[in-house]
Amino acid sequence: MKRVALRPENAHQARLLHLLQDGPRSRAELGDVVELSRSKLAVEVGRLTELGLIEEAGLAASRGGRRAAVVRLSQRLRFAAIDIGATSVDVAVTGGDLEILAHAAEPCDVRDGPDAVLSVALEALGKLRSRGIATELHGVGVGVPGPVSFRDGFPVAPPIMPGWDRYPVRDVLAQQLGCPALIDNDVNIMALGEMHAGVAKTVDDFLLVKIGTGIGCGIVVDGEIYRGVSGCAGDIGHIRVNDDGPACSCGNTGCLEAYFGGAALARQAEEAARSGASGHLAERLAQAGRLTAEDVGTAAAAGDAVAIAIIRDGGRRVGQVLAGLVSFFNPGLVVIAGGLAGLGHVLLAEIRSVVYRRSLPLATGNLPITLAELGDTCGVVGAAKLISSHVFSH
Amino acid sequence: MKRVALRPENAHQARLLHLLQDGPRSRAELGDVVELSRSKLAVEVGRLTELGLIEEAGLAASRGGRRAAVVRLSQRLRFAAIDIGATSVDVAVTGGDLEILAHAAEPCDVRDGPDAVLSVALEALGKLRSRGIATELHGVGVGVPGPVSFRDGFPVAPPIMPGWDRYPVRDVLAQQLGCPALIDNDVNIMALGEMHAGVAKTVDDFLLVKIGTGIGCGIVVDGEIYRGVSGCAGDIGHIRVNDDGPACSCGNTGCLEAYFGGAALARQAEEAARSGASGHLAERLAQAGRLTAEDVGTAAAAGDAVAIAIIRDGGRRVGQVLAGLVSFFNPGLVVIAGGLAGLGHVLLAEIRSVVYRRSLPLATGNLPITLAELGDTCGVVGAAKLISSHVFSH
DNA sequence: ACAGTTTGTCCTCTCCGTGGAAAAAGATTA
DNA sequence: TAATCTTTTTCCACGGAGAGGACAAACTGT
Repeated sequence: MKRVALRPENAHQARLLHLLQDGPRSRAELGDVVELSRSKLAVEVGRLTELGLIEEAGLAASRGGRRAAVVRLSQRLRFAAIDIGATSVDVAVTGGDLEILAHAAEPCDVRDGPDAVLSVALEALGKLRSRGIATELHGVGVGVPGPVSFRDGFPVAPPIMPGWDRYPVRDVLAQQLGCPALIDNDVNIMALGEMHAGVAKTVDDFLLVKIGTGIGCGIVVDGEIYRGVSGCAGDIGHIRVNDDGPACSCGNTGCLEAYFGGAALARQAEEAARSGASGHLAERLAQAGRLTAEDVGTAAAAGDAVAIAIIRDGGRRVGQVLAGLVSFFNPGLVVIAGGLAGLGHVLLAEIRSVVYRRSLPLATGNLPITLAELGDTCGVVGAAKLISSHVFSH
Repeated sequence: MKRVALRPENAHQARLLHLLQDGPRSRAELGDVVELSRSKLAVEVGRLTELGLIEEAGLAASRGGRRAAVVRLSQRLRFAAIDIGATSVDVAVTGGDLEILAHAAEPCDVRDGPDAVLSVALEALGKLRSRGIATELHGVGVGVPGPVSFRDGFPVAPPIMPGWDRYPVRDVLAQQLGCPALIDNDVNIMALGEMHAGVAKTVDDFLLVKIGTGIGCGIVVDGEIYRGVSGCAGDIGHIRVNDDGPACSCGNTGCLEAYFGGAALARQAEEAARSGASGHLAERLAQAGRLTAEDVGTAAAAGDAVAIAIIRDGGRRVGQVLAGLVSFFNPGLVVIAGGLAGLGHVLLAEIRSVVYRRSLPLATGNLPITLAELGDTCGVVGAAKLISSHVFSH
């Protein structure tokens, strides 16, 4: 069996691969889209076939003449995606078009360190592959919940990932799996996911705000992830909301995360439960011994007024920060993502209300603020997109 | 006299022109920098000479062999730059290398509307040109103090420019002067200026914050101005600093401009003068009948404690907003520019202190915050850069 | 069966760039 | 002053790549 070559040879081939990622096409259709002569196109398609990156896929229906020969990405192409969260690892295997072929989520604490977490991920990936789905991998994309030096391929001073600082995740995985690897921040990964298959398909400049254990923001400029000079752009969790706000783990006071991070929500919920303000939460506290952000979500979904008020208050804080960022960045779309997606509508309404009121009218004039479309799979799709873009480029 | 053609014919020529903008070079030197064969390079240089865009400039000193023939941008190339401020218009004529050949500043109220202001600018420009400096113009760049739709070439809903909304500045000037024209926001223009000849020469991602009548921010991503989807990116004057702050002209409360804009400074100064807190300011008020932001500046420069306190307080507010933006954008440099440049050190110290304390350590680790290097000429150099980049591109 | 359409392949012609060779112009040394 | 070495520039021939036309293949509809 011929080994699939790693890379296209030139920019034309890269362009063709990206086009074919959106589905099979006939040579004639490709010729309509790409500004290449028929002969040149035939040559490049031939080369890509020779490289094993694309293959024939039968004949299309006739449009009144000779039936077109359809080409598609090689069905043997396989990308792996690893989305490392605070308390779990999502692993997936996709084909060349990033369609998910297999998916698994393993509970796993990121604080156990890179060795433990990566071996859980590799084992899960091994199980998926052993189903005969992927004999060979052509790339692996990784997302981690903290700042990353994209250039160097490792996390840098990640607050919730002790032991990961400068651990060469990219190179270790590339060596272990014998294929190209890339690592990026989890919000950037999600932004890529929504750009490839979600709400951001047609937008070039947008923000994706993820609200979870921490609060982060993916920045897309001209269709590309913007990472900043140190790779920590979008780290908005510690932007000041108020001087006289609660103390934050970062040492300052009044940070956004001190109002609406996972820990802050849990604290507010426990207070509400103890003071007797919320029956739902008190009951849950009695059951579980302690409360988490998720409990606030379920209570709110069940209609608990206090939980809804907590979320609404948090949404207002996020909205305040976001209003400033919208004025500054003037995006074409804002996507809200993260664990609280289920009760998104309360949150969304509050965020919208603040942003539309406090941002520059010119910036909000035609600014949709929506929830993420992709659910659990957003991260892994984005991770696959990250590495596929790299492999499919020259 | 042969007319200088408008544009290079291909990307190679554009590249050569941009290289020559930094000074004359011999063909051999160009060959070392550009990845072109000697023959190809000779052809392109020949074409550019034929087009009248470049010309021979004698022989370089020998380096042990035949003396190299130096080429430079045509000495007949002329760009015009118009920097429209709130109360004055700066006009300049530059050569192809953006060196300023003539410069004039005319007092002029932007509120008089586009017809009045543009005729002042055109008249001033005419005077400069009549000195025999510029028989022919190859482009004109314009900066205005308000949001601009760069694509359409006109201001959009500019708050301090009544009558300018959607007035087709670009097309009117292009027609009047018979050359290509471009219009952009004044902060973007200044960012271009500092990038071409100031502190930002070696930085690809940075912010330029201008503090003047309004407060605005130029955003540079990967060496290019980022304008946002509506062209109003960087409009940070109305970002919320505090909920219970002073009322702002925009209708909200606690905006940055309500603390530290031109009007806010004047108001605080008059209060200080009336209450007798500041002798300097009271004296000035008695003289002039009213106070402006500039008076605060001169008082502070003279050592007036109240004025310094006002500036320090404003610097803190700017720092608070900037701290958030630094965490979000993770720039490689922050440049502070604007009318208060003279007393920059107090302001700068305050801004630095807040940003370094409140932003993400990873983002501030290697982040210089400096004053703009270019003074009065920053705007016009940037405007010239804007149009020259356009004319020199394909 | 034949005309019209669409698709794919082949072939030739032209253009462009590479790289070598030679020429030009000057420095250095005998 | 002549000869040799360096550096720069021009000239030229060869090779490769792409554009576009011609033709063949495959299919529809009359």
